[in-house]
Amino acid sequence: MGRKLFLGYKLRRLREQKKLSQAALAALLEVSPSYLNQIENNQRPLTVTVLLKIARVFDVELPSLVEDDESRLVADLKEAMNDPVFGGGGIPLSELRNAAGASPELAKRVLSLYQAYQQQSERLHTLTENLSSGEGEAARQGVHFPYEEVRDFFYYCNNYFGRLDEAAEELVSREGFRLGEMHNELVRYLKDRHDVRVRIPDEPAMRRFDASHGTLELSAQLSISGRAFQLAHQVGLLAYHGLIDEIVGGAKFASDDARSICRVGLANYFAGALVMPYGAFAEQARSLRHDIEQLQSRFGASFEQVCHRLSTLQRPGSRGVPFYFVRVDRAGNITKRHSATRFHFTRFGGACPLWNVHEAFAQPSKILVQLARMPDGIAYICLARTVTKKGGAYSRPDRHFAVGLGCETAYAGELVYAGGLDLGHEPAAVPIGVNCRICERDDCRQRAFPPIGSHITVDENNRSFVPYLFA
DNA sequence: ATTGCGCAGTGATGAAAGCT
DNA sequence: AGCTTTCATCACTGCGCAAT
Repeated sequence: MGRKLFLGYKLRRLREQKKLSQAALAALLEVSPSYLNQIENNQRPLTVTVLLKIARVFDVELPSLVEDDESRLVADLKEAMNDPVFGGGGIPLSELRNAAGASPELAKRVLSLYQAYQQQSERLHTLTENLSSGEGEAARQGVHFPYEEVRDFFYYCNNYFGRLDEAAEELVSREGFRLGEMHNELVRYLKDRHDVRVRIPDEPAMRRFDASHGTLELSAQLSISGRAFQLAHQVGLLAYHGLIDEIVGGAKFASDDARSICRVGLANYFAGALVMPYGAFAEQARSLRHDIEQLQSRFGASFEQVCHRLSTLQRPGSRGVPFYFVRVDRAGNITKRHSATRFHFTRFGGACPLWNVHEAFAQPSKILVQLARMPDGIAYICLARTVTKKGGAYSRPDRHFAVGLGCETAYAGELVYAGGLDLGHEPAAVPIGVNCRICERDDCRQRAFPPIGSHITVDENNRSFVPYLFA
């Protein structure tokens, strides 16, 4: 019980803050310099008498001296040690505490080693992905593909571009746009302010802008929300190209391809920000408890747009719930992804077949709710639903996607979808090493499809609970 | 039950070596 | 020269254990 206190590093920081030498502080504390030195190097524990003297000399509260730092270290260690790479099975908390207390420096180094490992494997996965995508030569030379590069940039920005959000909000209030009526508002705005007329020819092109004639053609197949989004996109390009170029310029892309892909991405971001302005949207999302369908009707946006927007609410100071967002096609390919969470998307292959984004195709248009626990031990509440892109002709069949949205169960209380889920009673832990073909745990290497249901547990509400999805 | 002894662990120190 | 680190050492305490 009587854990020994090793606060050497903390003491050293305190001392250096006060610009005292060891000798000087030793005199103040009435101990020998060598003893103090050993304490600072964690070769000697802090005794109560010395601790009291320190508290007196530095005029700090005892609790603040003893706590804080170490508990964070312990928490980080715990998280890291849960990674299967460490051989599975957590280390008892008491042992972690001992380790962090006795040799915080070692603990920190283990953590930074782990961090480096994560980065490396991330890079390796990217590389593997590139190699298998048939453009091996470039990848082998370490050349990033434009799309990858842009995606990394968005990831690096946490998928949040405050300046675009602010610009969009400012435009909405300046023009007095009525939310939920953005289609009509933007048609009017484009005509009044930019002398651009909107036409709807029956052509496959989603959006075509002709600057010389001042016309914007939109596909007849687009829904109203889709049109509003394309209009907003065009507004971004017309009215805020300077701002967009500035952001693109700041990203230091290697190629023009990457720059133009990024420009499109930013214009899309702006479109989302214009149709669903940050402040109003975040507020509504909270008060409607993230009811996607209600948000859709308030803002006249599609299911996918709302989900995507929800994953971008990371404004410092007024962050929303951190969501991941994915879109997959029927073959299981991830066609869009973003994560404001610690959620790790698999980099290669399909995702775990047990994930409800795949199940969604079997129950079109129905919102599926699932609790899933990742190999890192974090549990997520996962929503999934199919969305359809109209083709509008026999030669252009509809395309179906499944959209997935989710967050850690810690936030589940803020979601209507958690109703009925007894989060306090998650189904008991499921054995490690289920034979998922994706997770690649040591005892789970078989690539065959797992017998669906064999390692799935179901809670009282008949909602499936998937133990491990993918690494 | 008490006493004495050896021993290991702990808190602390001083001398000397190592750094800048 | 002053500060920091290492190392050997010491006093003290508590514990196990055998002798009394």
